[in-house]
Amino acid sequence: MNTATAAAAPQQAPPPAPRPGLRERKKQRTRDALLRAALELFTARGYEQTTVDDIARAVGVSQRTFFRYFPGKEEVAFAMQDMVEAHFMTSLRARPAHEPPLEALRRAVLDCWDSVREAVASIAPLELYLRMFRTIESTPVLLATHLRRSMEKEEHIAAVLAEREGLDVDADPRPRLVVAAFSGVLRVTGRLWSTGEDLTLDGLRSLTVRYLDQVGPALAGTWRTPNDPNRTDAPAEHTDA
Amino acid sequence: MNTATAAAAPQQAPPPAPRPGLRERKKQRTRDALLRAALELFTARGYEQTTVDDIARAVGVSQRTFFRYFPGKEEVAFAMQDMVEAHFMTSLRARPAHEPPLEALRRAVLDCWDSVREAVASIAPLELYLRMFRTIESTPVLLATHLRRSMEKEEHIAAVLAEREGLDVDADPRPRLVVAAFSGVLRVTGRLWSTGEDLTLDGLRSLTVRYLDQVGPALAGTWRTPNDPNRTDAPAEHTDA
DNA sequence: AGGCTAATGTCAGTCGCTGACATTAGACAA
DNA sequence: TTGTCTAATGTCAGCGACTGACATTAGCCT
Repeated sequence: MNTATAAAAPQQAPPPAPRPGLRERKKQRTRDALLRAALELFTARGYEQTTVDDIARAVGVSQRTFFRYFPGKEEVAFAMQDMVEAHFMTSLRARPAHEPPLEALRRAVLDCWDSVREAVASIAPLELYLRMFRTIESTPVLLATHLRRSMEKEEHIAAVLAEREGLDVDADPRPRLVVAAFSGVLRVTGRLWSTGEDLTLDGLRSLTVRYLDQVGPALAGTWRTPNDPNRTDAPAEHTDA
Repeated sequence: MNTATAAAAPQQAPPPAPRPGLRERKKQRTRDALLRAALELFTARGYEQTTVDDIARAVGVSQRTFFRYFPGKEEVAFAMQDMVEAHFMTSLRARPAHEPPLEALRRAVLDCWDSVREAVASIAPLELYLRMFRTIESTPVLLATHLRRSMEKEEHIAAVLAEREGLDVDADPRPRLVVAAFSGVLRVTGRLWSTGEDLTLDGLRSLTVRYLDQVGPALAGTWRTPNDPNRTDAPAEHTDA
């Protein structure tokens, strides 16, 4: 049955897919039910306050069955992140080769967020995804895992960038460095957004654009310029594709 | 007794410290013994393969007592990191005010590593610290926690930088952005170092210097310049204080 | 209809961690 | 020195995440 693979790469018909079969449909339903129940409970009552037994009971299934569908409690919490991240990698690979690395990264995230709603809709409404994101950011153990996952993803992104430019990731520091800086910005904006009051996707989007524009100036030798128009709360127009 | 505080800020005589007293000395000895035993076991046999009972048994104490000295198994693993990080913050605050932010950060880490041996020696030999660092990097759950801790530290660093420059951290993105980029570089070099074969402090040091020098070029629009002399394995001279 | 086997349930056990309560052993005064 | 007084420790029971072993149920296929 291979639950691990199913958790890592959600819903997709494997090679032998002539007909779902009653059995397969049932399995899929159980998985979806578990996932949805878990997200609902996590975002409502809190991750730590939710027991695996709670999730299983909400679906009418034994605890042991839960663990046959998901390798652990954490994995359910990141199921949607998995989808979005896969979606981002697709966006990145779709960027034209002539774009400079940092520019390609920037456009890839923005593109990705533009189509996140559809990407996620098969599992749950966008609102649940956003709520779960906040829950992750505010739950220490989830935040920790999230950061490690991001770090692992950075390796993949660096590899893609290196290939775009025809470089060897292990010989040239630059791929890993841009990615580190770039995802550092995303981390900062993600955190600010999740602790702020504007919890819309557009809010996150414009905040990210503004911060990306400031990376250069921030790394510049000195900060003596007053740098007026970068208040955190300002709406600010965003320029992109 | 307050074990949590003791774990966060190791060995220091609290205000009422006219004489250690036999009791206090014994407590300190137990704490040190637990810490050393834990680090030894973690680095030798692996974090997950080490049971809290193992640690307690190695010291001749009950499991319950272990948890009275440390809030959890993880905290022991990061006890030395705590010291080094505190040490770094001191180095950073000691940087002259005229240095540009990024420059101050750079010098602070290098200074910090120069005196790490003495800072850590009170607990364990430097070699154990380095081995524990590798263990952290190679143990998923520890790596995750390490990243979250780093992120929390970033907030402090950003606050210090903002104060140096007389800025408001919440109004100006730049403090958080430099810090994010900077610690991104440290993360990358730390990871490369821990998976490489040169496990000396100097190895980490020179690698870091080389990578820090590349952040600017990496963020630059295009990477078309061949950029020959940045092979990962090269020794390379380092220019600093 | 009946056999095959995947899916599920049940049970016991490990490990990290906590609260409650009993026991021991420094500290301090008489 | 002795006798409290209490901090430090040990013991025990229990929770929650997880796992292996084994029994049971229920789709599937002939």
